Amino acid sequence: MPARNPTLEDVAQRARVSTATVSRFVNNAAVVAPDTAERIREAIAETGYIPNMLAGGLASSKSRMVSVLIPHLSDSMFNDTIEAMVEDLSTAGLNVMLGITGVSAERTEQLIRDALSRRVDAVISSGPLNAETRELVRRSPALFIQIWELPADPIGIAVGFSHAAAGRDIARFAVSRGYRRPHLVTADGARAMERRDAFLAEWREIASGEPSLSTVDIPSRFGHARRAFAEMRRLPQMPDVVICGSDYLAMGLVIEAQSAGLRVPDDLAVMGFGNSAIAGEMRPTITTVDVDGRRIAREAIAAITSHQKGTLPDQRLIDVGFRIIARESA
Amino acid sequence: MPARNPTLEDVAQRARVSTATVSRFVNNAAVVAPDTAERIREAIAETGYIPNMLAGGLASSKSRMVSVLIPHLSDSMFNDTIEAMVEDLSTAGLNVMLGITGVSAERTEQLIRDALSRRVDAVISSGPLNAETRELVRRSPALFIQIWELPADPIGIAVGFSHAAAGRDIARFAVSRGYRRPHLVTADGARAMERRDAFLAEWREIASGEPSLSTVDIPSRFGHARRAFAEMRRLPQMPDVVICGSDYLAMGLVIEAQSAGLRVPDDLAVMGFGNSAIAGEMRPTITTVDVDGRRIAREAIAAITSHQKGTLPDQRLIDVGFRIIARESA
DNA sequence: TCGGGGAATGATAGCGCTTGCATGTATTCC
DNA sequence: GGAATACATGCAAGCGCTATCATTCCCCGA
Repeated sequence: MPARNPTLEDVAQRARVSTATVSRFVNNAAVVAPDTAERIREAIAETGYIPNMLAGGLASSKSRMVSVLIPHLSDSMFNDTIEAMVEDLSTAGLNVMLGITGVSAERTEQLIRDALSRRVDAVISSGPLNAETRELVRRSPALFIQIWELPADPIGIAVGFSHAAAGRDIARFAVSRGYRRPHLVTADGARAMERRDAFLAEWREIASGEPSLSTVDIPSRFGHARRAFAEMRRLPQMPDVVICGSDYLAMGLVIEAQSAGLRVPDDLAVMGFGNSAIAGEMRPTITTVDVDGRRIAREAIAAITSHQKGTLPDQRLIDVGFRIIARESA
Repeated sequence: MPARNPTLEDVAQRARVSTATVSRFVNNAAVVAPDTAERIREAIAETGYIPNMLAGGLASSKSRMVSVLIPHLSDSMFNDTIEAMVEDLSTAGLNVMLGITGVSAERTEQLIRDALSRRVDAVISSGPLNAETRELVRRSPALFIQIWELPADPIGIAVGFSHAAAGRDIARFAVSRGYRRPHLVTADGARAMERRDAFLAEWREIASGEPSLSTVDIPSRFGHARRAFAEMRRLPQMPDVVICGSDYLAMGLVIEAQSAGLRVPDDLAVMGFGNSAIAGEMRPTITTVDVDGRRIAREAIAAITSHQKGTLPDQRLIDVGFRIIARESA
């Protein structure tokens, strides 16, 4: 065996067929005759051939790779979605190029450039894009998929839900539960703000008293709870429910409250967002808003698949909805 | 402008140089004359050229991509390491192909094949490999980096620490703190087992009484705490310290204990592992073992960089050590 | 018996880039 | 002042694959 990596050519010679046939076999075994297929299979095994997808991608101008861009990894409410996404993509024969954007527009642009320069089939992203980057993406043949939100005018398609509707429903829920003095702990990001604003608008509509607010850095996480709780304590009157931007934050608030001697939910109710696994496992279990991350992943992948076949997905906005899950904490 | 993507050729014509020079500029702007560089820069901006790394990778047989393989994403103690890894790699101009292996050897093999077929420069992995996959990797020119452990005979190089030493030190720490009846909650994985066995051996050496044990599924996480705690309660005598396989698990146990009316650490002490961000933010703060995830990331990347220059890293085993961080919970 | 049609395969021209070698031009040294 | 040296650039041969088109071979119906 030659020192270099075996190529299609090596396999072809060994199987006494042309490289074209081996290529066909590799990409769709069904199109070659059974006995030829068998010879090729053997030749591949004997040579230890591993396809070179750089060459394949160059020739076919499709890379079977998709770029997934997320703001953060740690304690993020995306984790479940991302895990599902990566697994499902992998199952669909697509490899994942992961990028962590943070809150930086430059980093995002760089990551998108990287993705495009690898000729990814699609970019799945969950953060905001600046004008220049939008243009970059629009020009490219890659399918752009925004997840976790439903912008009015998506670049490619969007799979998510209405954060405004979520904010509104949370307000209604809080009212229906009899809470009177909500406190919102909001992450400093566009989507969280949208939920907050919708909450406030609805609250003013159907209840009285102005909710109090805290803002925490993005990503909203466990550790921010301490400061938010301290802020609440300094309020003239203690809130009776705190609405958090994520389940991790909610968990943190439960812990802070308990450690200050408050009972949850009797003295202070807590709501989370995202229905991360921990929300159901905490004591008390945390009332939260469930978003079907696996469905988002599935829809995104379905869109990619149909895009590859040339048939554009029929809807550009896919609303997966959300669901308030009432548990013990509120 | 042509409808198709602009190529090196387009840029070259526009800048009145050869494609070779443009290529040089793109890869290392310093090697072309300043005024030529300027012309090329303009031409790139005007055409909106985006390099095709599939072609580049094919020609140069280096892809500037590395595969990162991890078992899980959610609540994982790897999260911080992975986040650091992805960010640092990205900064170093390397893109990340992410694979989630779960506990499946087939999936791992498939992901490694995928990685090799894209001719990644390196594979960073933190799980076990079966014999066939090891062979696959060994043959390939990609650098293989095992992280979070130090196997006796690494395939490529390994960056991690001795789990046996960690287990031993944890035992010593527990003894020094005066605990007498430890309970171990161990994840069902090789590394956790190694720590456990070393703990047991050391405990038998320097203390008396046999520690009690629970095993939880991999990955060890928050939700497993409930069952582990229930098991402890059924013990003839309640342990005075519980040693957990991860900080998430430890957090879960603190919550379970508190919700059962026990005080931590007075009635039950709790130790975690990994020093995830939450460990320091929990109430009580959690005593744990710190592993410098960022350093693991840095060392791995340094190894890749030097491997690319042809100089193999001088040590195949890089021990980043660990450190017990005594906080409130134990 | 012969032609038509389909299935399986082969030949080959790129895909867009990198890189060793050749060439040309400016700089340096004695 | 001429040779030696360094520097900037061009030329062109691939890198390993895919996809188009052409070819061969068989089977089948008229």
